[in-house]
Amino acid sequence: MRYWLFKSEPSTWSWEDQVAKGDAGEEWDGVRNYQARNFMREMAVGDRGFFYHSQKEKAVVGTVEVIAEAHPDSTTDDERWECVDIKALEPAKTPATLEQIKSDERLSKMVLVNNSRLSVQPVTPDEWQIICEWAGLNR
DNA sequence: GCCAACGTTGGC
DNA sequence: GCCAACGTTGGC
Repeated sequence: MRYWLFKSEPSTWSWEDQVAKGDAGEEWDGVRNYQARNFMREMAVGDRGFFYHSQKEKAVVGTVEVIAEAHPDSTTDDERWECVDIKALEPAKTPATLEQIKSDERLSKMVLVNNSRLSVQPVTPDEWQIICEWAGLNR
């Protein structure tokens, strides 16, 4: 199983919106970036991801699970763009903030720290564990 | 609200 | 194929 991070502006699509979809989940659509798309193509059903709120909150607010592999993005006719489906898994008891992540040497290589604009990113098992502990998540 | 970083586009 | 111009994103 691999780990990922999904970033969203809460004003567009928030953790609460994701939770409201329940186990049926929802397409992670609207990605128009090749790097992000390529990461989604690598995902398998059962992979886990952090759900990150950008802009005002800047924190990991919960975990999600990949429930469908990459398929055409239904919001466009452009065949280049694909997306996976994800469902909300568990809310963070204490959201792990960007400030906290940046202050920890062990997380200095995270994509979130070094390429903040990439909306879909890989996360290493070590990074996953550290942030889960902070946020009170059960992995 | 500003600006740096990054990706994309289009003219040559 | 290069590069300047432009648009978008996201942290501050």
